[in-house]
Amino acid sequence: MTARLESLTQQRLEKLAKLRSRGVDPYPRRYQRSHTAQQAAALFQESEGKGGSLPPVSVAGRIMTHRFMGKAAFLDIRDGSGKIQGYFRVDQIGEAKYELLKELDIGDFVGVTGSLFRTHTGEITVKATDFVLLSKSLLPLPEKWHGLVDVEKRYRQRYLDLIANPEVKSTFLARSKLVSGLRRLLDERGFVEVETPILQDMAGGASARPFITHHLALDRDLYLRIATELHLKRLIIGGFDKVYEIGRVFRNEGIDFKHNPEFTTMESYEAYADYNDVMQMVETLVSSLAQQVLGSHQGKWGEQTIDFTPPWPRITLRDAIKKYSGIDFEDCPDESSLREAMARINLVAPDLRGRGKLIDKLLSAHVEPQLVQPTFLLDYPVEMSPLAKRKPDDPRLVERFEAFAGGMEIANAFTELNDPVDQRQRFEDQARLRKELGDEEAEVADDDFLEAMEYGMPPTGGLGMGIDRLVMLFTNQSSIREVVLFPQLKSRNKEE
RNA sequence: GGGCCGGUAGCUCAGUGGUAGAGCACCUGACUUUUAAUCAGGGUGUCCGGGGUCCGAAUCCCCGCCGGCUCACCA
Repeated sequence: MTARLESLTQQRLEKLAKLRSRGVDPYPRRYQRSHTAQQAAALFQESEGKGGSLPPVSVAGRIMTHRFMGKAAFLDIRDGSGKIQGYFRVDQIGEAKYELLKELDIGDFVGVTGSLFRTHTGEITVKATDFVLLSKSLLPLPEKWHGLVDVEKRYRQRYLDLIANPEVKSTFLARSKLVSGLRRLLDERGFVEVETPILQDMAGGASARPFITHHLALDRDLYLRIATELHLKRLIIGGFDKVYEIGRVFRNEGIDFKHNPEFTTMESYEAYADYNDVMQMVETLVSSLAQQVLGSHQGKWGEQTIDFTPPWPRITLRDAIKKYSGIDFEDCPDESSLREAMARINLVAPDLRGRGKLIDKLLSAHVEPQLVQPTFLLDYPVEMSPLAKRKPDDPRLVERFEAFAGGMEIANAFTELNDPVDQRQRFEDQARLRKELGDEEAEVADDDFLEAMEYGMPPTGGLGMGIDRLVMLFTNQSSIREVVLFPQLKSRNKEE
């Protein structure tokens, strides 16, 4: 801590000692408040028209600003519901109490009792008859006018960000609303919410590198899940016809404005449904959520407006790539011919191996950024989708779609592969990718899952949605760090 | 991981080689309806860290740490 900050804290510690010496407990146990700031204001507004007198109220919160004027003072007090002003006069609370008031600082918590009135300037205010210190603060809050701007500090000390920047709090309230709304919508549709293991023997269900941890008693490495898919499908096999999980998954990849190493997904699986059913569900869910969170089917996205009203346009992956890059990947049946075609449009990816990865590259480079309005891309090459069922008329493609909006992928879904013989073959193909092309993200074979499928799995439509990105879309935030309360940052400690 | 930009008071920022600054916050005093209260006075600092150049470095050079943007990879 710097010398200067220490002296500020020292001042506050001295005030604290002074308060204690006058018999004040700076950290009392509880406070009986009668109203939140918002409730108190509402109470006053309701009674205002009718006349008559109101009983006194007790409110509590953090002192945000104060204006002392000799023998009277105004304090702005903020609680979780909002802000209310307190008015303190020597002749109302007495000399002794008024002296104590002067020992309070911005940042302290207080409880204030008094009657509600409106000041000359029109602000609803508690005229204090008494107050009590609820908690003394020792560190100064960020400045009231400019707030807290330093991005690093905002993320590392999110509590200060929440205190200083009200719009940050509203972003996370929107997130909470979205998640609870999603849960309610799924419950209403008869989906059962479940929880599956985060610590796993092997991390499957997606292409990504996992985090490794170690179990001491078992003396073996375990992986943090990269998806909930394979366990949820086991539950479909076990007889849950509609299941979902909203949960954290972990991927050991780079960190940037779209990626946090831990993020939240919603995956759902519905027996007897296919990807067409799921597509309809996605557009219905997202547009209802927009209605619930934004109060409209439309949302601002930078300079643009995104309209979530269903139905969303549906275009095959092949046509989309053809449209935005000019390349028809059907004309390039193997990796080298596709690589050549891509080189002709100056898209080189020397680090990528395999035709599937190259198609994915075309998608992310040329198509994805164009898809601002909600759009479904369908029918992906089988080599990109080892867990999806093939198209009946074209075994090179699978019944898979991804939903895009705001230039980001927000959902990924398919008719689930339920043919155990084909699934085993696909795992083997993935193992070959891993071995021959060094693709560390290739799907790992999960024999236990295969065995489950061999007992018989009904036709199933599965879905994965990125909750963080949905929140970004709904709150018009361009960085995932703005929708994750405590995003991952490098350690500030210099020790290795 | 690469490139670019940034790190100065508690907060927000100015300061391109010559005595470290402003506003807010804080401290002292005045003020009984203020609200970015006002008025008078007070600057409280590891200029991110470590080296180097120079008579002299917040400023120039090198190395490192942290962050932002961007590219690569991923969702």
